[in-house]
Amino acid sequence: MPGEPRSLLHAKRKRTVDAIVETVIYLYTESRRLTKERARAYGLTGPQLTVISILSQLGDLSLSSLSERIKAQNSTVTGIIDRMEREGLVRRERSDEDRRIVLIRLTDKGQTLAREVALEPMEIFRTALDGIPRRDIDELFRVLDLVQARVRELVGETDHEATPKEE
Amino acid sequence: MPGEPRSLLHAKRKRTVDAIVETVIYLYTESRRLTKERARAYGLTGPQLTVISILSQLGDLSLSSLSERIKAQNSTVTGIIDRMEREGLVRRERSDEDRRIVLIRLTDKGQTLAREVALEPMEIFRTALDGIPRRDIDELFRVLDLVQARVRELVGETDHEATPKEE
DNA sequence: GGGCATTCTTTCGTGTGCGAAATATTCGCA
DNA sequence: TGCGAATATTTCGCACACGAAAGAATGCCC
Repeated sequence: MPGEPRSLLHAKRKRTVDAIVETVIYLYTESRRLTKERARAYGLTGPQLTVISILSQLGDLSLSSLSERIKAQNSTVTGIIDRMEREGLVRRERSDEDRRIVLIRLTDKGQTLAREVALEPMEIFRTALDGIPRRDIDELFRVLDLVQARVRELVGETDHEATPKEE
Repeated sequence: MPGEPRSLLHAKRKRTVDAIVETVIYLYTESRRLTKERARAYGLTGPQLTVISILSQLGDLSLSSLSERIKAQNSTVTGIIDRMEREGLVRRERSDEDRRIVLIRLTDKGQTLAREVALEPMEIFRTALDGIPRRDIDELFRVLDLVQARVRELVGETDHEATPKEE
Protein backbone atom coordinates (compact mmCIF):
# COMPACT_ATOMS: atom_id res chain seq x y z
CA MET A 1 0.00 0.00 0.00
CA PRO A 2 1.40 3.33 -1.13
CA GLY A 3 1.96 6.26 1.15
CA GLU A 4 -1.12 8.14 2.21
CA PRO A 5 -1.62 11.32 4.19
CA ARG A 6 -2.30 9.04 7.07
CA SER A 7 -0.68 11.03 9.80
CA LEU A 8 -2.77 14.06 8.90
CA LEU A 9 -5.98 12.12 9.21
CA HIS A 10 -4.74 10.72 12.45
CA ALA A 11 -3.88 14.13 13.78
CA LYS A 12 -7.38 15.43 13.17
CA ARG A 13 -8.94 12.36 14.62
CA LYS A 14 -6.71 12.53 17.67
CA ARG A 15 -7.90 16.08 18.33
CA THR A 16 -11.49 14.95 18.16
CA VAL A 17 -10.85 12.03 20.46
CA ASP A 18 -9.01 14.29 22.89
CA ALA A 19 -11.96 16.64 22.91
CA ILE A 20 -14.40 13.82 23.57
CA VAL A 21 -12.34 12.50 26.46
CA GLU A 22 -12.02 16.00 27.89
CA THR A 23 -15.75 16.49 27.65
CA VAL A 24 -16.61 13.26 29.41
CA ILE A 25 -14.22 14.16 32.21
CA TYR A 26 -15.75 17.61 32.38
CA LEU A 27 -19.31 16.34 32.57
CA TYR A 28 -18.47 13.81 35.23
CA THR A 29 -16.46 16.09 37.48
CA GLU A 30 -18.77 19.05 37.09
CA SER A 31 -21.74 16.90 38.04
CA ARG A 32 -19.93 15.70 41.12
CA ARG A 33 -18.96 19.20 42.07
CA LEU A 34 -22.54 20.41 41.82
CA THR A 35 -23.89 17.52 43.88
CA LYS A 36 -21.37 18.37 46.54
CA GLU A 37 -22.27 22.04 46.48
CA ARG A 38 -25.93 21.20 46.72
CA ALA A 39 -25.29 18.79 49.58
CA ARG A 40 -23.39 21.44 51.52
CA ALA A 41 -26.54 23.51 51.76
CA TYR A 42 -27.98 20.72 53.91
CA GLY A 43 -24.85 20.05 55.90
CA LEU A 44 -24.18 16.87 53.95
CA THR A 45 -21.41 15.58 51.75
CA GLY A 46 -21.97 14.45 48.17
CA PRO A 47 -22.03 10.69 48.84
CA GLN A 48 -24.26 11.19 51.88
CA LEU A 49 -26.82 13.04 49.81
CA THR A 50 -26.70 10.28 47.22
CA VAL A 51 -27.28 7.63 49.89
CA ILE A 52 -30.24 9.51 51.31
CA SER A 53 -31.80 9.87 47.91
CA ILE A 54 -31.32 6.18 47.07
CA LEU A 55 -32.70 4.94 50.38
CA SER A 56 -35.63 7.26 50.03
CA GLN A 57 -36.45 5.87 46.59
CA LEU A 58 -35.81 2.19 47.25
CA GLY A 59 -36.44 1.75 50.95
CA ASP A 60 -34.11 -0.14 53.29
CA LEU A 61 -31.08 -1.72 51.65
CA SER A 62 -28.31 -3.99 52.79
CA LEU A 63 -24.91 -2.42 52.92
CA SER A 64 -23.70 -4.37 49.89
CA SER A 65 -26.64 -3.47 47.68
CA LEU A 66 -26.04 0.12 48.64
CA SER A 67 -22.38 -0.23 47.67
CA GLU A 68 -23.42 -1.65 44.34
CA ARG A 69 -25.79 1.23 43.69
CA ILE A 70 -23.23 3.91 44.34
CA LYS A 71 -20.45 1.90 42.72
CA ALA A 72 -18.14 1.87 45.69
CA GLN A 73 -16.50 -0.82 47.82
CA ASN A 74 -18.17 -2.07 50.96
CA SER A 75 -15.33 -0.74 53.05
CA THR A 76 -15.98 2.74 51.67
CA VAL A 77 -19.69 2.61 52.35
CA THR A 78 -19.11 1.34 55.88
CA GLY A 79 -17.34 4.62 56.58
CA ILE A 80 -20.05 6.74 54.95
CA ILE A 81 -22.75 4.98 56.97
CA ASP A 82 -20.70 5.33 60.15
CA ARG A 83 -20.69 9.08 59.77
CA MET A 84 -24.34 9.23 58.77
CA GLU A 85 -25.31 7.13 61.76
CA ARG A 86 -23.32 9.45 63.98
CA GLU A 87 -25.35 12.34 62.55
CA GLY A 88 -28.59 10.48 63.17
CA LEU A 89 -29.52 10.24 59.47
CA VAL A 90 -29.65 6.43 59.24
CA ARG A 91 -29.82 3.40 61.52
CA ARG A 92 -28.17 0.02 61.12
CA GLU A 93 -30.49 -2.90 61.65
CA ARG A 94 -29.50 -6.54 61.58
CA SER A 95 -31.71 -8.56 59.24
CA ASP A 96 -33.76 -11.30 60.91
CA GLU A 97 -33.67 -13.80 58.06
CA ASP A 98 -29.93 -13.58 57.60
CA ARG A 99 -28.04 -12.15 60.50
CA ARG A 100 -24.96 -11.46 58.42
CA ILE A 101 -26.85 -8.70 56.65
CA VAL A 102 -26.99 -5.15 57.93
CA LEU A 103 -29.98 -3.18 56.68
CA ILE A 104 -29.57 0.56 56.36
CA ARG A 105 -32.70 2.52 57.15
CA LEU A 106 -33.44 6.24 57.06
CA THR A 107 -34.35 7.79 60.40
CA ASP A 108 -37.13 10.37 60.56
CA LYS A 109 -34.52 13.06 60.29
CA GLY A 110 -33.12 11.36 57.20
CA GLN A 111 -36.56 11.06 55.61
CA THR A 112 -37.34 14.69 56.23
CA LEU A 113 -34.12 15.67 54.50
CA ALA A 114 -34.89 13.31 51.63
CA ARG A 115 -38.19 15.07 50.99
CA GLU A 116 -36.45 18.43 50.92
CA VAL A 117 -33.81 17.51 48.37
CA ALA A 118 -34.97 14.84 45.91
CA LEU A 119 -31.79 14.67 43.90
CA GLU A 120 -30.89 12.56 40.88
CA PRO A 121 -27.29 11.44 40.50
CA MET A 122 -25.43 13.61 37.99
CA GLU A 123 -28.27 16.07 38.09
CA ILE A 124 -26.93 18.96 35.99
CA PHE A 125 -25.83 16.54 33.38
CA ARG A 126 -29.42 15.33 33.18
CA THR A 127 -30.78 18.84 33.16
CA ALA A 128 -28.47 19.73 30.31
CA LEU A 129 -29.63 16.72 28.33
CA ASP A 130 -33.17 18.02 28.72
CA GLY A 131 -32.25 20.98 26.56
CA ILE A 132 -31.03 18.83 23.67
CA PRO A 133 -33.26 17.81 20.74
CA ARG A 134 -34.61 14.30 20.76
CA ARG A 135 -32.77 13.20 17.64
CA ASP A 136 -29.43 14.27 19.04
CA ILE A 137 -30.10 12.45 22.30
CA ASP A 138 -30.80 9.30 20.36
CA GLU A 139 -27.62 9.69 18.38
CA LEU A 140 -25.61 10.30 21.52
CA PHE A 141 -27.06 7.19 23.06
CA ARG A 142 -26.39 5.11 19.99
CA VAL A 143 -22.73 6.03 19.70
CA LEU A 144 -21.97 5.98 23.42
CA ASP A 145 -23.43 2.53 23.50
CA LEU A 146 -21.08 1.45 20.73
CA VAL A 147 -18.16 2.83 22.70
CA GLN A 148 -19.26 1.11 25.86
CA ALA A 149 -19.61 -2.21 24.09
CA ARG A 150 -16.12 -1.79 22.69
CA VAL A 151 -14.69 -1.02 26.13
CA ARG A 152 -16.35 -4.07 27.64
CA GLU A 153 -14.91 -6.13 24.85
CA LEU A 154 -11.41 -4.76 25.41
CA VAL A 155 -11.60 -5.19 29.16
CA GLY A 156 -12.55 -8.83 28.87
CA GLU A 157 -15.71 -8.17 30.81
CA THR A 158 -16.10 -11.33 32.76
CA ASP A 159 -17.14 -8.97 35.50
CA HIS A 160 -13.55 -8.90 36.67
CA GLU A 161 -14.11 -12.15 38.50
CA ALA A 162 -17.50 -13.69 37.85
CA THR A 163 -18.51 -16.29 35.28
CA PRO A 164 -15.46 -17.46 33.37
CA LYS A 165 -16.55 -17.09 29.76
CA GLU A 166 -17.69 -20.34 28.22
CA GLU A 167 -18.79 -20.33 24.59
CA MET B 1 -53.03 22.87 24.29
CA PRO B 2 -54.97 19.64 24.45
CA GLY B 3 -53.81 16.59 26.34
CA GLU B 4 -50.98 14.64 24.78
CA PRO B 5 -49.31 11.35 25.67
CA ARG B 6 -46.65 13.47 27.26
CA SER B 7 -45.78 11.23 30.16
CA LEU B 8 -45.16 8.34 27.80
CA LEU B 9 -42.74 10.34 25.75
CA HIS B 10 -41.08 11.45 28.92
CA ALA B 11 -40.77 7.93 30.20
CA LYS B 12 -38.98 6.78 27.09
CA ARG B 13 -36.76 9.79 27.09
CA LYS B 14 -35.94 9.33 30.75
CA ARG B 15 -34.77 5.81 30.07
CA THR B 16 -32.48 7.04 27.33
CA VAL B 17 -31.09 9.78 29.54
CA ASP B 18 -30.55 7.29 32.35
CA ALA B 19 -28.64 5.05 30.00
CA ILE B 20 -26.47 7.91 28.79
CA VAL B 21 -25.63 8.98 32.32
CA GLU B 22 -24.86 5.40 33.30
CA THR B 23 -22.58 5.01 30.31
CA VAL B 24 -20.62 8.15 31.00
CA ILE B 25 -20.14 7.04 34.60
CA TYR B 26 -19.09 3.62 33.39
CA LEU B 27 -16.54 4.98 30.92
CA TYR B 28 -15.07 7.33 33.46
CA THR B 29 -14.76 4.89 36.33
CA GLU B 30 -13.58 2.00 34.18
CA SER B 31 -10.85 4.18 32.71
CA ARG B 32 -9.73 5.17 36.16
CA ARG B 33 -9.75 1.60 37.34
CA LEU B 34 -7.59 0.49 34.43
CA THR B 35 -5.08 3.28 34.93
CA LYS B 36 -4.77 2.27 38.53
CA GLU B 37 -4.32 -1.39 37.66
CA ARG B 38 -1.69 -0.53 35.11
CA ALA B 39 0.09 1.73 37.60
CA ARG B 40 0.22 -1.03 40.19
CA ALA B 41 2.42 -3.07 37.92
CA TYR B 42 5.06 -0.36 38.36
CA GLY B 43 4.50 0.15 42.06
CA LEU B 44 2.69 3.41 41.41
CA THR B 45 -0.76 4.80 42.09
CA GLY B 46 -3.03 6.11 39.34
CA PRO B 47 -2.39 9.82 39.87
CA GLN B 48 1.34 9.21 40.20
CA LEU B 49 1.45 7.49 36.86
CA THR B 50 -0.49 10.35 35.31
CA VAL B 51 1.96 12.88 36.75
CA ILE B 52 4.93 10.97 35.40
CA SER B 53 3.41 10.76 31.97
CA ILE B 54 2.55 14.47 31.89
CA LEU B 55 5.97 15.60 33.10
CA SER B 56 7.59 13.32 30.59
CA GLN B 57 5.60 14.85 27.74
CA LEU B 58 5.77 18.50 28.78
CA GLY B 59 8.95 18.77 30.79
CA ASP B 60 9.22 20.54 34.14
CA LEU B 61 6.02 22.17 35.37
CA SER B 62 5.07 24.35 38.28
CA LEU B 63 2.90 22.75 40.86
CA SER B 64 -0.12 24.82 39.83
CA SER B 65 0.14 24.03 36.13
CA LEU B 66 0.39 20.40 37.10
CA SER B 67 -2.76 20.77 39.22
CA GLU B 68 -4.54 22.34 36.30
CA ARG B 69 -3.53 19.49 34.00
CA ILE B 70 -4.81 16.78 36.25
CA LYS B 71 -7.81 18.84 37.35
CA ALA B 72 -7.10 18.68 41.05
CA GLN B 73 -6.55 21.26 43.76
CA ASN B 74 -3.05 22.43 44.61
CA SER B 75 -3.39 20.98 48.08
CA THR B 76 -4.08 17.57 46.58
CA VAL B 77 -1.12 17.71 44.25
CA THR B 78 1.17 18.84 47.05
CA GLY B 79 0.46 15.51 48.71
CA ILE B 80 0.97 13.49 45.56
CA ILE B 81 4.30 15.19 44.91
CA ASP B 82 5.35 14.70 48.55
CA ARG B 83 4.98 10.96 48.18
CA MET B 84 6.62 10.89 44.76
CA GLU B 85 9.55 12.87 46.09
CA ARG B 86 9.85 10.42 48.98
CA GLU B 87 10.03 7.61 46.42
CA GLY B 88 12.69 9.47 44.46
CA LEU B 89 10.55 9.88 41.34
CA VAL B 90 10.55 13.70 41.19
CA ARG B 91 12.44 16.63 42.67
CA ARG B 92 11.14 20.03 43.76
CA GLU B 93 13.12 22.95 42.46
CA ARG B 94 12.49 26.57 43.29
CA SER B 95 12.26 28.71 40.13
CA ASP B 96 14.92 31.40 39.80
CA GLU B 97 12.79 33.99 38.06
CA ASP B 98 9.94 33.73 40.52
CA ARG B 99 10.82 32.21 43.83
CA ARG B 100 7.19 31.57 44.71
CA ILE B 101 7.09 28.90 42.05
CA VAL B 102 8.06 25.30 42.69
CA LEU B 103 9.08 23.42 39.58
CA ILE B 104 8.49 19.69 39.55
CA ARG B 105 11.11 17.70 37.67
CA LEU B 106 11.44 14.02 36.92
CA THR B 107 14.50 12.32 38.40
CA ASP B 108 16.40 9.76 36.34
CA LYS B 109 14.40 7.06 38.02
CA GLY B 110 11.20 8.88 37.08
CA GLN B 111 12.29 9.27 33.47
CA THR B 112 13.15 5.62 33.17
CA LEU B 113 9.70 4.71 34.39
CA ALA B 114 8.13 7.20 31.99
CA ARG B 115 9.79 5.51 29.03
CA GLU B 116 8.47 2.16 30.15
CA VAL B 117 4.86 3.19 30.46
CA ALA B 118 3.90 6.07 28.15
CA LEU B 119 0.30 6.27 29.17
CA GLU B 120 -2.49 8.55 28.00
CA PRO B 121 -5.12 9.57 30.50
CA MET B 122 -8.31 7.52 30.08
CA GLU B 123 -6.42 5.15 27.85
CA ILE B 124 -8.95 2.33 27.29
CA PHE B 125 -11.57 4.89 26.53
CA ARG B 126 -9.32 6.24 23.79
CA THR B 127 -8.52 2.79 22.52
CA ALA B 128 -12.21 2.00 22.34
CA LEU B 129 -12.85 5.15 20.35
CA ASP B 130 -10.27 3.92 17.85
CA GLY B 131 -12.59 1.09 16.95
CA ILE B 132 -15.49 3.39 16.11
CA PRO B 133 -16.21 4.66 12.57
CA ARG B 134 -15.20 8.20 11.77
CA ARG B 135 -18.71 9.44 11.17
CA ASP B 136 -19.90 8.18 14.53
CA ILE B 137 -16.98 9.81 16.30
CA ASP B 138 -17.87 13.10 14.69
CA GLU B 139 -21.48 12.74 15.75
CA LEU B 140 -20.47 11.89 19.28
CA PHE B 141 -18.25 14.92 19.40
CA ARG B 142 -20.93 17.19 18.00
CA VAL B 143 -23.62 16.18 20.49
CA LEU B 144 -21.35 15.97 23.52
CA ASP B 145 -20.20 19.46 22.67
CA LEU B 146 -23.80 20.65 22.68
CA VAL B 147 -24.29 19.06 26.07
CA GLN B 148 -21.16 20.61 27.44
CA ALA B 149 -22.17 24.04 26.22
CA ARG B 150 -25.54 23.61 27.88
CA VAL B 151 -23.91 22.59 31.17
CA ARG B 152 -21.62 25.59 31.09
CA GLU B 153 -24.61 27.78 30.45
CA LEU B 154 -26.54 26.28 33.36
CA VAL B 155 -23.60 26.51 35.71
CA GLY B 156 -23.08 30.18 35.03
CA GLU B 157 -19.57 29.49 33.87
CA THR B 158 -17.79 32.54 35.13
CA ASP B 159 -15.09 30.09 36.07
CA HIS B 160 -16.66 29.78 39.50
CA GLU B 161 -14.88 32.89 40.64
CA ALA B 162 -13.05 34.72 37.88
CA THR B 163 -14.36 37.60 35.77
CA PRO B 164 -17.62 38.76 37.27
CA LYS B 165 -19.92 38.82 34.29
CA GLU B 166 -20.36 42.29 32.84
CA GLU B 167 -22.47 42.72 29.73
C1' DG C 1 -23.42 -32.72 63.85
C1' DG C 2 -19.21 -30.81 62.88
C1' DG C 3 -16.11 -28.66 59.87
C1' DC C 4 -15.14 -25.94 55.88
C1' DA C 5 -16.11 -22.98 51.96
C1' DT C 6 -19.03 -18.98 51.20
C1' DT C 7 -21.16 -14.64 52.07
C1' DC C 8 -21.58 -10.16 54.47
C1' DT C 9 -19.56 -6.64 57.01
C1' DT C 10 -15.91 -4.27 59.44
C1' DT C 11 -11.05 -2.96 60.42
C1' DC C 12 -6.72 -1.26 59.01
C1' DG C 13 -3.31 1.19 56.32
C1' DT C 14 -2.46 4.18 52.66
C1' DG C 15 -3.52 7.48 49.12
C1' DT C 16 -6.20 10.79 47.14
C1' DG C 17 -9.37 14.95 47.23
C1' DC C 18 -11.25 19.19 48.94
C1' DG C 19 -11.58 23.97 51.21
C1' DA C 20 -9.93 27.26 54.51
C1' DA C 21 -6.23 29.28 56.65
C1' DA C 22 -1.26 30.04 56.97
C1' DT C 23 3.17 31.17 54.64
C1' DA C 24 6.23 33.04 51.26
C1' DT C 25 7.14 35.90 47.51
C1' DT C 26 6.17 39.26 44.01
C1' DC C 27 3.96 43.25 42.10
C1' DG C 28 1.61 47.66 41.88
C1' DC C 29 1.56 52.05 43.24
C1' DA C 30 1.17 55.97 46.34
C1' DT D 1 10.69 53.25 49.83
C1' DG D 2 7.48 50.65 51.52
C1' DC D 3 3.08 48.59 52.15
C1' DG D 4 -1.02 46.29 50.75
C1' DA D 5 -3.10 43.37 47.08
C1' DA D 6 -2.23 39.45 44.35
C1' DT D 7 -0.10 34.96 43.35
C1' DA D 8 2.02 30.33 44.52
C1' DT D 9 2.49 26.79 47.64
C1' DT D 10 1.87 24.34 51.98
C1' DT D 11 -0.59 22.91 56.20
C1' DC D 12 -4.51 21.15 58.45
C1' DG D 13 -8.75 18.67 59.22
C1' DC D 14 -11.98 15.95 57.31
C1' DA D 15 -14.29 12.69 54.07
C1' DC D 16 -13.97 9.47 50.67
C1' DA D 17 -11.87 5.34 48.24
C1' DC D 18 -9.58 1.07 47.73
C1' DG D 19 -7.63 -3.70 48.82
C1' DA D 20 -6.26 -7.07 52.10
C1' DA D 21 -7.21 -9.29 56.13
C1' DA D 22 -10.06 -10.16 60.08
C1' DG D 23 -14.59 -11.26 62.15
C1' DA D 24 -19.34 -12.99 62.13
C1' DA D 25 -22.96 -15.81 60.33
C1' DT D 26 -24.77 -19.19 56.98
C1' DG D 27 -25.00 -23.23 54.21
C1' DC D 28 -23.31 -27.45 52.42
C1' DC D 29 -21.90 -31.95 52.65
C1' DC D 30 -19.72 -35.96 54.23
